[in-house]
Amino acid sequence: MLTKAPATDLRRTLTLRDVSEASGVSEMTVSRVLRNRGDVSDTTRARVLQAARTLGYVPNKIAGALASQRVNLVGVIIPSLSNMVFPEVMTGISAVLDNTGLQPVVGVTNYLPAREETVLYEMLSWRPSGVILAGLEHSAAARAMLVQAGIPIVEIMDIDGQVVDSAVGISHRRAGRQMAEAIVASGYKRIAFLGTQMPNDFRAKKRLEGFEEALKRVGMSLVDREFYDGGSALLKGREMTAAVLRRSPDVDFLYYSNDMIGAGGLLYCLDHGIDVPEKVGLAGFNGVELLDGLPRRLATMDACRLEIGRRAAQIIAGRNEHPNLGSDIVELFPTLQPGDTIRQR
Amino acid sequence: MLTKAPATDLRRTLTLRDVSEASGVSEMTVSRVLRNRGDVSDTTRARVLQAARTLGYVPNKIAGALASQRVNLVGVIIPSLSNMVFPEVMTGISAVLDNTGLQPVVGVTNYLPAREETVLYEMLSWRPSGVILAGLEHSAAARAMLVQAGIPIVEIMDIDGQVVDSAVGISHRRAGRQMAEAIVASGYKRIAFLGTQMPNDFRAKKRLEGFEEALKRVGMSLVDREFYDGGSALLKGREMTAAVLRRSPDVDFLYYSNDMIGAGGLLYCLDHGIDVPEKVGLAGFNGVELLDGLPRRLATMDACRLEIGRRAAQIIAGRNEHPNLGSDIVELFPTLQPGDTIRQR
DNA sequence: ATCAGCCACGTTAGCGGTAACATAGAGACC
DNA sequence: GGTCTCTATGTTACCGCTAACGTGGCTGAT
Repeated sequence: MLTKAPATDLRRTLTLRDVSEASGVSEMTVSRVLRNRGDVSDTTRARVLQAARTLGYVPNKIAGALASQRVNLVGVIIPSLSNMVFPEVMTGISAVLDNTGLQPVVGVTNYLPAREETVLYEMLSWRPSGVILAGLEHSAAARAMLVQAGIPIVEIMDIDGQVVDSAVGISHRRAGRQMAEAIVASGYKRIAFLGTQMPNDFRAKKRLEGFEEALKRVGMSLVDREFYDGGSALLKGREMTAAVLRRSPDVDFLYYSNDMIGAGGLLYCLDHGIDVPEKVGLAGFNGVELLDGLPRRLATMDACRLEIGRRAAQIIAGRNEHPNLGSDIVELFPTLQPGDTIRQR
Repeated sequence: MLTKAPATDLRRTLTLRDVSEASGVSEMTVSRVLRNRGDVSDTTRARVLQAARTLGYVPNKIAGALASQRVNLVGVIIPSLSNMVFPEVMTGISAVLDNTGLQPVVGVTNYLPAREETVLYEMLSWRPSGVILAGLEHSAAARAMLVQAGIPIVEIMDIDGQVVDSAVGISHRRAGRQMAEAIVASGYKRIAFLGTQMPNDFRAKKRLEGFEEALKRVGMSLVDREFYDGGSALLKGREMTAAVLRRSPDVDFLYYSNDMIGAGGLLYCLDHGIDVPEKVGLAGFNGVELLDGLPRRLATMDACRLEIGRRAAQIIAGRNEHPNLGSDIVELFPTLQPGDTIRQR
C-alpha cells in the first residue's frame, strides 16, 4: 500500500499561515513584522522573526504584489549583453536602485524590434514600477504599450528623436559630427568608415550620419566604407581594416563604429608596421575599458554609460516616490579622448 | 477649477473584465482565449482578440500566477556580466528556454556570497519554476533556501564539490591539471601563475589547485605568482606580466587565470619583442571569442559556456514538463586549444 | 471614576486572474 | 422522441497576501 504523505506535508511551500500558527499571532501581524510596517511590540516581533527563520519561510511576492498593487521591479530592456556597453549601464542602474527597494529585471532584444515588443509585453504583464529601455525607435505596438502602461518610462542612450516619456542619453549625431571635425582639424583628408551592418543599430547609424554631415560641410566625403555583422568584433576589425587598406591604399583615416573593431584595426596596423597616427589615423566609439590595455590608446568618445544608467534609475526612483513628478529629458555630453591614434597638430 | 478625471478613467489599467464587457462574453472565456486553452468557438475567439487588441489589454501575470500556481520564470544567478563568460551562458539558456514558454530572469552577485543570498531570496519570493546558479559554494542560508524551494535547481560551471540538486559543468581542478601537463610536456620548466585576487572566485582557485598538483606530481612547483583585483583586465595583464618578468627574469611560462589578462600579457610580450612561445610560453582559460582577433592565438581551454547554459536550461525545462524526473549531474570536458603560445615539441 | 487617545493586534474584503465544476444547446444514435 | 455526448460558455471558490477598518486594554488627563 502506498504511504500517503501526511496532511502537513513538510515540502509544501510555506505561507503566512504557517508562520502565524508557529508564532501564535494572526497572519496580519506576521505580515506587518516581515514588512516592518505598522505597530508591533518588540516581543511579538522577535517571536515572529524567530518562527519565520526556523521554518525557512520565504514570502510570496506574487500574492503580496496582487494585494498591495505594488511591484518593486523595474524592467530594463537592452539590445545585447555581449556588447560591453550595457553591462556598465546596468552597473549604474543597480547602484542607484539598490538604495530604493526597487530591483532591475533585464530583458535582451538582440537588436530585433519584434523581440523588443515581446520582451516588453512580458515585462508589462508583471506590472513593474517602471521601464528603462535602450533607444528611441520602437514598433508602433511597443510604443502604444509604453504609453498605455501608466508607469514611468525612460529611454536611454540616445536623444535624437521623439521621446515617449523621459530620456537620458547623448546625441549620437552630434558625437559623429564632433569626431569628424576633430579628424578634419588634424589634417586627415581621405577618410573611410568601418562599421556594423545591423539595420537596427540606430545609434551607430546616427553617428555615421552626423559624421558624413560634418565632412560634407567642409567639402569632403567618405572615400570608402566597409560593413560587417556577427563574429568576433576584434577579428572583424582586423579583416575589415585589411580589406579597406587593400582596396583603398591611400586612405589616411579609419573611423570605426565601435571600439572593439577599432581595437582590431589598431592591432592590424601595428602588426603590419603602419605608422599610426602619421600615415593612418584611427578612431572608435564608446570608451570601453578594454582600450586601456592596448599598445596604444585608441581615439574614442566616451558614451557616458555609467552616468546614463544612474540618471535613468534616478528618474524611475524619483517618480516612484513622488508619483506626480513630470517627465524629464537629460542630455549628456560625451568627451572626445584623442588617445594616441589621431595626429596632434 | 481642476478637471476631475471621469469615473471611467482611461488610464486605469485594464482587467479581464474590461475585455469581457467589450466583447460580450464572460471573463473566463476571455481568459481561455488569451491563453489558448479550452474550447472556444472561432467567432468568439476573433471577437475577444479584437477587443483585447483595440483596448491594448496586457494580462496581469501576477494575478494569473497566483491563481494558477504557475510562474514561467527561471531565475539565473551569476557573479558578473562584464566577464564575457556569462553572456554566453545566457545565450545558451535563452536559446533553449525560448521554445518552452519559460523565461530567464537574471540576478548578479558580484562574487559576494551575501549578495547571492539576497538575490536568491528575492528570486524565490517570486516562486520561479527553477533556478540556475553559478558555482557550488553558497552560504548555509542560501543552501537551505535552495533545498526548501521545492523546484529544480541547477548549479552550473563547476562540478568539483557537493551538488544541491542538479549540476552542469566542468572540473576546474582537472582543467588546471591538464593545462599543467601540457605545459610540462612541452618542456617548460619555470612556470609562473598570474590570476585574480578574488577570494570568492572558487573556480579560478580550483584551477590553480589542479595546476599545482600536477606540477608537484612531476617534482615541479610555481616559481612566481602575481594577483590582481579590479580594473581593466587587459591592462592588468600587461602590468602583472611586466612585474613578473622583472621579478623573475628566468620564467619561461606564464599561466593566467583567464584569457583577458592572458591577452594583456601576450600583447605585452609582443610589444617588448619577447619570443613567444620559444622564450616564454603563455596560456589562459575560457576560450573567449576575443582571442580570435589577437596577433597570435593564446593557448586556452574552452569552458563549454554555451553548452553549459543549454544543458542547464534543458534540465529545468524537462523537470518542468515531467515533474517526477530526478536530478541530473552532467560533466562536460573542455578541450585544450594550444594556439600559438605553447611550444610544439 | 471617566473617558479620550493610543497601542497592539485581529477581522474582513478584496487584488485579478484560473481550476474545477456546472450547464445550456446542438447534434448523434438507437 | 428520448437519452447521450460533446461543445461552448458561465459560475463559484479560491490562490496568498495586504489595505482599511475594528476592537480590547491600558494610560494619563480631567
